[in-house]
Amino acid sequence: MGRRKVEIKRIEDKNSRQVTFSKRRSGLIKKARELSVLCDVEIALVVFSSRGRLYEFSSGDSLVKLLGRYSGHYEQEPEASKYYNKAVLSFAEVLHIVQSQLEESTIEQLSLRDLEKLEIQLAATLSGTRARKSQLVRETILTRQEKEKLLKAENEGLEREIAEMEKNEDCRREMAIALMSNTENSGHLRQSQTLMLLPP
Amino acid sequence: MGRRKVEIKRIEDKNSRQVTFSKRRSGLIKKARELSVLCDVEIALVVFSSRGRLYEFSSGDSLVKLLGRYSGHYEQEPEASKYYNKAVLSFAEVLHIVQSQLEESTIEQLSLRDLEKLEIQLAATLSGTRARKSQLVRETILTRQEKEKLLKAENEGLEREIAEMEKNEDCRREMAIALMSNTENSGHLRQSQTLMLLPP
DNA sequence: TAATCTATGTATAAGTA
DNA sequence: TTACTTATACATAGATT
Repeated sequence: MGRRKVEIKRIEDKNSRQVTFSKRRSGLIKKARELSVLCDVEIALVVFSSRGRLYEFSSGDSLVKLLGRYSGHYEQEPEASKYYNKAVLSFAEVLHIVQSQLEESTIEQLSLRDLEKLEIQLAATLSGTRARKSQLVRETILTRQEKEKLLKAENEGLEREIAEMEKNEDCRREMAIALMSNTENSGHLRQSQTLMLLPP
Repeated sequence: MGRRKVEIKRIEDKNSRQVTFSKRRSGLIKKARELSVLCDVEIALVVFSSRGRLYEFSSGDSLVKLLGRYSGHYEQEPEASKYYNKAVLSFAEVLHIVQSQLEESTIEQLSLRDLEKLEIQLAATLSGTRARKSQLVRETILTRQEKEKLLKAENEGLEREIAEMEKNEDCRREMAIALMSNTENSGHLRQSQTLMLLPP
């Protein structure tokens, strides 16, 4: 698709590799966008350059925002945009689940909401761990005293998150119990019963 | 790029939308593969069809295997291939981190290994939660007794995972302590000291 | 449905600025 | 760099089986 045919193998010349990367990357993202619009499908495309830069295209912005709510602490970070990209990736992961949920019957959909929340919370925890790792890297240029303080805070945060997860586990167990007792009556969940998943 | 120019908007005719989806999807994946080879970059591409089917391309197979080791329980699942795709997505998430790590100095790289493990474990836990959710959906067609058995097993699994995470937290704390005491001596970590992160 | 064909529109490799 | 230009190669829309 140019003056001459190119063999598909690593371009050795650094300069033309960079030029080709730039051109083909934008072409790829354009085509991804076209496909998502023409065929009304969700697409997540991520390109990691060899320099570590990240380029991405992702349809379905509304769900990005949803996830953003659960990883709001990134907005406090100085390098917010860097973490935003990670959130988009998490979104891509979650998307498949959400998608399949939409295809379940309404009844099953409702009964799965709490599990979805747990899922998103887990994703947020995962992102949080990454954020702490980056922080740990930065720490290596700080004084020992500063390190002590930061690590202490990190450990406390981690403990809180684990406690949070345990709480979620409780929710899940209650949900399971609710599910069982619901099906005892009818064999199916009714919408009104969904509100009873958590005790008053 | 056909007999006539097409406007980039949702194709209303269901049939030609499906045909276009099939054609352009394979074209997009081909181009993603070409870009990753030509320019030696990592690419993750995921397409979710409106029917919930998932198509993906991802360079960097060796790391997929790495992640596979941490989410080995998927191999016990009957629909293993379905979950494999999810693992690939997790890989895409982890990839960015691994990539940035490769750009840190060797010293920092080594000190971050345990944190990376924690991260991957978290990703596996997240995937595990998803698997359980799918299972919960399938359960709704089973008898109450069968449900009871399955849920019990699930809860036990979840408990084990939380215990695992707490163990990881311990590792992390020890690592942090080791990091501090290492820097007390030299201000830098030495490779040989990395082996001391866990107690004998 | 799913392949194959083919006219045409697009992407892009080099060249140029 | 970064952006144009242009000749070609490639992708694909619609038609045909």
